[in-house]
Amino acid sequence: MAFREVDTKLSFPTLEQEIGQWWKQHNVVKRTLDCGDRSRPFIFFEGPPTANGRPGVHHVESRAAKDVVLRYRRMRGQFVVGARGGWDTHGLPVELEVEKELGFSGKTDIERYGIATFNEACRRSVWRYTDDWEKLTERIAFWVDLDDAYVTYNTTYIESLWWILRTLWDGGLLFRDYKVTMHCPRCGTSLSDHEVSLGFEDDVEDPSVWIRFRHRPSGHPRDETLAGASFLAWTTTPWTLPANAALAVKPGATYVLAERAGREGEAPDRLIVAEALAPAVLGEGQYRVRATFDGDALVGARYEPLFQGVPAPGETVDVDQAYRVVADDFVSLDDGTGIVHIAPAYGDLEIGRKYGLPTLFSVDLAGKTLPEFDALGFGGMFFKDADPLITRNLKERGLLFRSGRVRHSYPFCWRCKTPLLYYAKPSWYIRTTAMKEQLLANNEQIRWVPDHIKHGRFGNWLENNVDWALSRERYWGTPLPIWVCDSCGQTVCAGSVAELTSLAGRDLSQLDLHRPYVDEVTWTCAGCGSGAPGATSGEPGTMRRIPDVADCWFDSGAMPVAQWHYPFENQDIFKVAGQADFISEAIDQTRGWFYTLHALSTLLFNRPAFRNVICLGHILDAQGQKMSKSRGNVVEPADLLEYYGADATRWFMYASGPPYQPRRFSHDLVADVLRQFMLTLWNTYAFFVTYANLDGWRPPEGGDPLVGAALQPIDRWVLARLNALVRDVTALLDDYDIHGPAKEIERFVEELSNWYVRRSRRRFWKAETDADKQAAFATLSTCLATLARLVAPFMPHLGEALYQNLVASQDVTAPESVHMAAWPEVDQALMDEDLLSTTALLLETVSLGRSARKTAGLRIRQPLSELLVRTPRGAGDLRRFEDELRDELNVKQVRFLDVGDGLVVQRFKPNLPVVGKKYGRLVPALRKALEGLTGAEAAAAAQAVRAGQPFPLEVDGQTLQLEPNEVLIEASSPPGYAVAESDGLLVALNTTLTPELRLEGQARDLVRFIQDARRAAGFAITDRIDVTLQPPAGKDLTPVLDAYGDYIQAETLAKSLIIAPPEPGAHVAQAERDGATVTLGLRRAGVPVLT
RNA sequence: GGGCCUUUAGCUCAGUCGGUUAGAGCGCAGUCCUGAUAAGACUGAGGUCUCUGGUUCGAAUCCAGAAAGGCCCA
Repeated sequence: MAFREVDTKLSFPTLEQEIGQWWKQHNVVKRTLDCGDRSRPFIFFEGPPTANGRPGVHHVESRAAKDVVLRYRRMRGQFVVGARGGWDTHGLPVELEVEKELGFSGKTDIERYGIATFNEACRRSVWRYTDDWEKLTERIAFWVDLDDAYVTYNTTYIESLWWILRTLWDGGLLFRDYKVTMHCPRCGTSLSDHEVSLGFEDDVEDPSVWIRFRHRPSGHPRDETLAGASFLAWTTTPWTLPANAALAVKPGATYVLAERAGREGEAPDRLIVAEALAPAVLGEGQYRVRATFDGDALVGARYEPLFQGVPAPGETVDVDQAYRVVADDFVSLDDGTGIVHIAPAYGDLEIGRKYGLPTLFSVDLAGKTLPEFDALGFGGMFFKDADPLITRNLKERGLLFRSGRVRHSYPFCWRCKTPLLYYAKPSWYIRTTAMKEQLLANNEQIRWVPDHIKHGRFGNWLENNVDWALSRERYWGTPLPIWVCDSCGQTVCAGSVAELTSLAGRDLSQLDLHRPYVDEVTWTCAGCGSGAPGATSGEPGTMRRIPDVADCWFDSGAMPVAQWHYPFENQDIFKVAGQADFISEAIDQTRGWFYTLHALSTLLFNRPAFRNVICLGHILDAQGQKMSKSRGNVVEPADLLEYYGADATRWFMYASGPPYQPRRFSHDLVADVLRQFMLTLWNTYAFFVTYANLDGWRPPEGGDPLVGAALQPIDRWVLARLNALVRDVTALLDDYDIHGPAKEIERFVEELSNWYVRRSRRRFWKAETDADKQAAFATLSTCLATLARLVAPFMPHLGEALYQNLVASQDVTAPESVHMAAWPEVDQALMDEDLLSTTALLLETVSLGRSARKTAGLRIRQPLSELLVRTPRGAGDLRRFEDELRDELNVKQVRFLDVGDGLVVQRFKPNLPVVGKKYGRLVPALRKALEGLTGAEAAAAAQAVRAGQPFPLEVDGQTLQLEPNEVLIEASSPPGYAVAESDGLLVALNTTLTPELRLEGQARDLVRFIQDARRAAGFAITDRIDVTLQPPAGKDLTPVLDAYGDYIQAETLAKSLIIAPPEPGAHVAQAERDGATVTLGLRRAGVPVLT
């Protein structure tokens, strides 16, 4: 059966649609996903995208990266586990989207609307763009099972999350503590970072107050010096002062005890400030330094509290830990006094935790100052309104050093414009810090591509690990399965629906685990009330769920467990597939999904979640700007797929530059890929099919066409090259490099097309059927059939198109699709490193030869008498390619120069890598001495080197014995030659033109002129013609025709060739050479003249 | 403010262990070849290798600092 004809004007998107149809008809996707040896599984985790946004170019990037690895592994015979879709469905983005649609502006609106209906809207909203996602996934041929996708809101998924939380709970890794959030007192809710950034306003006026914190003796070593002094601190939020818990200084910085004259009748003012800031704060020359301290020396010193801070309701705090000085690097000496007022509840929680400070409050969640301050005259006020009253109170007590106003930027609620406050709210945490060493150790087992992420961005993140703040005061998310007794405070964590059923005493197997339904599950506390051991009062309390849901990163990080509903189901699958061989996402996931996967896997199983990860850079626009809707520079994936197709877009992702770095992207760049690489491959393929069909060639039934083939050197070269390609691409893909293989394939295709095919064309179209032609077909067919499989993981459509036509249509025993075929194996018998390097040298020689011709102004069609070549020492032997050199460079003879050849002049150079280490600073002098070698000295030196002997050389007053490997000898060309040289390879052309050579050149010019004219006249390739030539004035063409007339006629299928003006009705063409014009007349032979 | 990455031709990017003349593709200019023909090849022009300092006989490459851009975090 002949090959299907190949259309060279084909549109790739159309081809891809056809291939896609064919896959569908033959159920190829499902069958391929089912391929592979189940005893050699390859485990993949799909990072779930948020389905309520539309897919962008970056999704094409990550899916291309994933797909190429999975296809490769399947072709290597592995069975891929986890090639399924996954959807991240919970979280604030979903809620915000729904709020926007419903016109809501905060949590109160949601609660009024009803959590049940709201969550129902969220559940629907998630699937809004599912169609876009599924279309894109199918169109780019990212082959995963979408029907079997995991969904994070499913009951089974959530139940697994509960199991994880219960496991952490049992291990003491789940705990409750404060968390500072940006809080809107009017909306009564925390704002996300994104929301906060929407509401920053510049140039907000706030109070600016400097406060004295009076030193209090406490047995501190510096008490005596500090007696009667005050620490001076600065703040723009007086309302936080009642919540003060400590003062912070900078370790290593210098502080002074300054004395300033008091007002009349008052004692001098003794103040502690940073030395560097003293002039600015106290006034230049207005104070005298009484003592200086290092910041560390102040640590532990105590001071009188300004007010009594209020602990959270029901909480007791250790006030002994408060009102002291701590030292921390975060303290800045850029502004303020170098002493920082610390209020853990309102922004300094990390510091508070680090130094064991109590969390004290001054303002409640509604933004009102606490009633405890009523007596002081500022209780129950909006916090901003309390500022002046607090300041006045301090002034009256002599604690205000100075006050003023300042303009700075401050965050406001983007919805209601209320000023926000930092507020420490009770939150649930996962104690990741308890496992920090294991997190680091497990990271060592992971292969990161690129590797700098491992100890860079990711490693540093782990080094600075903080506990994972898990809870969110929201609605659409995984409810935390924690119930608290409203009487005795006892807590329970439910690890499954069954457990909850037994706790609640009713069947909950059909329960929607989301809010509000789960909130309705309550039961009587068994730990208090009468009847319970140790019960104190009569009535037992009720167990109620805490209102929080989980951070949605917890959902996705738990997917290795939850996607299988482990441990409730699929224990056998999880045993195999609980740890991924491979994942890939963009770099922003280092602190997102990569981290949550790693953290949960370490906490639960003390092992890394994934062994290999490809970390992709972002796709930028053509100007290097991030793509965003607001900039309007977003490239729509659908457009790319329509114009250039999936394969061109995918190839761009692999080949255009390292995918591990941010890359610029535009339509033009994808178009380049298509033209430069895909069309070259396609043209080569089309060439093969055209001539194979013309010739009736086809591969032997079920056999290897190369068996018994009479391979020429060039065949052996391209086959060696192909095998080296298979070897290299395989090794690189095994190392999770997806860029290197693409570049290697591009290089091979270029050489296949522009050397192998170009050099071998005549072998394909010659009429006789001989062993040489068979070998050429066998070779090219092998290359293309192998390429079909090599490119298949990268370009699934193109690979399939080649494979179907070249392999499947010829061999009924071949796997039906390339994606079920086996990856090519290296055939050691075809490897030939020597041939590869020699051919590389040949290509370079040809290129230099063309360069020399260009320099001398001698076009290729003009034959030359002689080519001289000098190869670098140790390079392969070019002599076997003499024919190729003669032919490519159109010369009569090739001579290979050697050092010592009488024709050439020697040039000496130091062999720097060798000589540099040995002679060091002598090198410049040595170089000079070597360049100065001439005449007999040079000849003797060259002689010695050739004989492998050292030779003496006087350098800088001393005589060195230079070893042969310490110098490089180069031969320059003799005069009268056109020369080109590169990397020790020298090519020289004899530029002397004899009359014979000129005649031959003219003949070849004439052939070309006539061929051009033939085509211009629209004659068929096989038409025979009559030709007239009219020479320019004073030029005689007779000698050319006498010598080469037969040759010209044979090449141009000319029945006659005479010197005459064009006949009437003939096709006339003019050709110019060296300023003279020849007029050609062409007619189809035997066609009557039309007059 | 911290961490990581990037900076080489007009554009997109290579550049191995520090070594002799820093490369490719695109674009531009020119030429050639052509029975793959709306393809193909070659050549040329185009470089302060971001800057400053250091190490070295020798730095695009190693070290330190600075600048610009990007990402993540605060």
